[in-house]
Amino acid sequence: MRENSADPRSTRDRILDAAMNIFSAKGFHDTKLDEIVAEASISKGSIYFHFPNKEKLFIALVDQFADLIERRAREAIGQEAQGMVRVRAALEAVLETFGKYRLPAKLLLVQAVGLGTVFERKRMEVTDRFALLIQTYLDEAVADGSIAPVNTHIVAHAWMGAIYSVVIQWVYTGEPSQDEIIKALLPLLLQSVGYQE
Amino acid sequence: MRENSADPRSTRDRILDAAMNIFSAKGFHDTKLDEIVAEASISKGSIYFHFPNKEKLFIALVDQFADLIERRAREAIGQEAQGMVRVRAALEAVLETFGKYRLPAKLLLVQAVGLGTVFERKRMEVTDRFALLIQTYLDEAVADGSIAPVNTHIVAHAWMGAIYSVVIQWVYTGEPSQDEIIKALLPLLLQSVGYQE
DNA sequence: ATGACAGTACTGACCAGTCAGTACTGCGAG
DNA sequence: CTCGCAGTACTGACTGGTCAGTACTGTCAT
Repeated sequence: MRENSADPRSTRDRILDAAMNIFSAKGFHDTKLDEIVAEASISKGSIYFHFPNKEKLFIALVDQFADLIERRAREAIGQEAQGMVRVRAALEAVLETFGKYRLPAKLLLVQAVGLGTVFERKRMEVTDRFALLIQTYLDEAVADGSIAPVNTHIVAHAWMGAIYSVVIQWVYTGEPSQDEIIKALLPLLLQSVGYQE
Repeated sequence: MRENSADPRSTRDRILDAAMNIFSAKGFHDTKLDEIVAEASISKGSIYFHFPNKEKLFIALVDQFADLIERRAREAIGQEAQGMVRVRAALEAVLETFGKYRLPAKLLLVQAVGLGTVFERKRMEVTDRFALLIQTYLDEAVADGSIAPVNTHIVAHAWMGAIYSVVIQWVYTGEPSQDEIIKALLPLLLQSVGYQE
């Protein structure tokens, strides 16, 4: 038997799971590969069989979650006709996804920051991807008259920051609840560009 | 001569300056103390004479700038009578201070994040300090009728995030200009709680 | 001449990454 | 059917570079 433990998941998935747990709790530099090895009940060599190095393992986790968020947002957008309703749906989807995945949220929003030049590119890339998505649909909403003209570039980044900050607060303290967040944050964001439902 | 260079500043200040330059550019872990030694033209022993360790040196920089921001905000608030005008003044002061100090801004908003358990406390402390400040005066504005009741806790964190995010964008790219930021962000924030000037 | 500071050579803990080896599977030739 | 061989997945003891921190010496102001 290659699978000598009771756990039927593939070794690669076990590594990703353990890495997510530990990276999200302790950050990149404070996480030792040996801790992941222990948590996943695999060997150190296994990590290097599946991933080229520690950095790529971390980035794999970031990418995986960034992709999920973007997919959810696009799905939500696709189900609405146009204008500000789409923006609203996307925001809801993003907040729900963050709420559902607390550890990946912390990994993306906290642990992926301040890791030096190598990771900074990655983070900028992800941030810009999201900001551009928001901006696109804000522009659409401006064009079709749902909202008055604004600097959509700044609005996009401001919204992202607002969402990040509230989600981070929730990640650390568990407060405010997901429900309260959506109830308070959504109107706040929409109202900031003068949209009334 | 103890001061063997032409630089008349005290050794401690030279260390802090050099540390700010390098920490803000490369992050905590990618900065070697020997680099700071070279940049500041001092000796390694000097660092340990003035600071107990690398971590405390970093935190000294963070504290120094967080104190400055808070001082500026409080000064601005002190010069206004009451209500939403105070909040507006504080926001302007904070944005101006960030704009004036690009490196410390990057240090506080980027490099101080994701450094593992030790620094997380510090970051939470600073974040909460700012959020509470905003919240206090938002509550005041609600009480005196300047704005309608809102969840001021969430608003405070959302605002902080919005400011952080836009400032970070500016730190990296230089865009949008300080002027554009204040012109676009300030109305956005104020409008988000239904305040019209 | 002494103590408050500056300067430097060194140490050793740490940990990412390596690699020789093991275990098992599948396959094709005789 | 079975033996030799190749490929894949994994193991874990070991290594070597790095760098925060230290032990020590030097020097100048008073």
